[in-house]
Amino acid sequence: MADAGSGRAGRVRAFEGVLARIEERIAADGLTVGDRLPGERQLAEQLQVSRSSVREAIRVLESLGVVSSQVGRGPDAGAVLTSRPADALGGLLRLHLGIATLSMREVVDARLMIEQWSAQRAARSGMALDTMERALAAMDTAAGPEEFVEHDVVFHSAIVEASGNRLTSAFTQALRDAVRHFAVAAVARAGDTGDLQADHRRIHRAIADGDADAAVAAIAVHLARAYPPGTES
Amino acid sequence: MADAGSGRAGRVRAFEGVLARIEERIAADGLTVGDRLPGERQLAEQLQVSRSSVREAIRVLESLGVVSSQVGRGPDAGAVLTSRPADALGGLLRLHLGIATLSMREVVDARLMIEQWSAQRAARSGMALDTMERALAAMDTAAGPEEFVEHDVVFHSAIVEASGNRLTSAFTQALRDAVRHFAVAAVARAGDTGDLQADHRRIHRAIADGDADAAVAAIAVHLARAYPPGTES
DNA sequence: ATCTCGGTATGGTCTGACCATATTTGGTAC
DNA sequence: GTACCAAATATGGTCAGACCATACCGAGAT
Repeated sequence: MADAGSGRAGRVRAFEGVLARIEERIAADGLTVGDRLPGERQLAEQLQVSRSSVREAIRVLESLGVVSSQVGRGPDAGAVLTSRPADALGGLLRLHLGIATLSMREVVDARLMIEQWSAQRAARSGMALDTMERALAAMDTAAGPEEFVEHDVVFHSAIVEASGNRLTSAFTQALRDAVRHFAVAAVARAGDTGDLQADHRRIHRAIADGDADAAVAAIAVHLARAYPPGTES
Repeated sequence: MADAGSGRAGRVRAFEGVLARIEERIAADGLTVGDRLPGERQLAEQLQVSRSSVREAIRVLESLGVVSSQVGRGPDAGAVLTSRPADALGGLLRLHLGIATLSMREVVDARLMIEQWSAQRAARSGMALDTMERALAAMDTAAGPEEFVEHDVVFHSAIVEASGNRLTSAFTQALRDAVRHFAVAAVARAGDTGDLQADHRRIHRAIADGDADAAVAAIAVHLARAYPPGTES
């Protein structure tokens, strides 16, 4: 894509041309979520490439979370523009963790950055408090590590979503997806979730009080406890 | 991918199965950057699917920045594991900006978060100062907006890279890619880059002095100037 | 030792076929 | 007229097989 218009020597593969054309069309026609792309056969004819190349391009768009394919017939069938950046980010992070180009520490560090930033804002806006309270109660009565972590994600996500920034929200969700396995294992290993819940209540209290500094500090303590240094693969 | 192992009713497409198997193999064999995947024909036979399905899976991996395909023959040919998260993130952000599910403000906000975070750390470590100085000098003598922005990216990237977190670095690079067009346009419109350079020097001074608070404030001022509210599409 | 040229493995592309799914359409029974 | 059921159809999903361009590999000639 970045090569499409530049003067690089590299030959542009057919599916890359298709990608560029689709992106152009999205911009030119102002397509947005819910709009449909032409069918694969039709696109192939329009762009003078094979259906295979069109399919590869659509597969890329799907993997980046901007298109969703539906089989069958009717208004909802075909390639529809969607917006699932978190799914795409999640897969991306998971794969890069898998080939060891990203370390656990970097991922947790990024989480710390986003959550502290969001908590500062949440402390000023006072939003998300009731969602946090519900998640706290649900964690108290959670049956096992999986269920605990599920509500834990809701708790932390609420803080980030209060900032109203879909990019950081998506990023957080992706980070949580990528480390969900470790989180469940850590909770199961610890057995007692009392410390974690105490952290959560401290965070909630700080945001409710509008004390941004205390919220930042509480989150640092919490993440250090949940992912102690040395927590790897 | 997320559906691969769950009990969802949705049928798993062939290429999704291929993706899952490749991911398993990466984890099981501990494959990392530089290692090669089997050829498309060989993979197709091993996994009992058509070559088209294998190709779609590899296309996805390529779009997520974990694989790079080389034609020809020899040790470097075929699908090689790589690590280009920034490229993948860049395309992802650009597309989502295109379909209007992310706003300019959210992107700039995220940049502000990362750069402030990084600057705090840089102020403590004192790294990246010489790279920043070289970029400052290069911006002074830049011929046009494009060249100015090029060195501007180097300047800001140096701050983030000083944190040593490849995830935030990749994210920053992706954000810069996504907004490069706007940045060039803004510089061209302003004409005079004196204010921007003054901001840059304030940021550099604060980091050199180890004054984290001043660095955070200087970055806030700079980004507010470079992307004033109302800067949209 | 070096050069040359054919062999070969690789990804890239195309064609054409068939399948599965889901809607649309039209006919039929009531 | 209404309700229901079956055929037509448009869509993505998959496959098989072919051919091309590329780039290394290696045998032979010099």
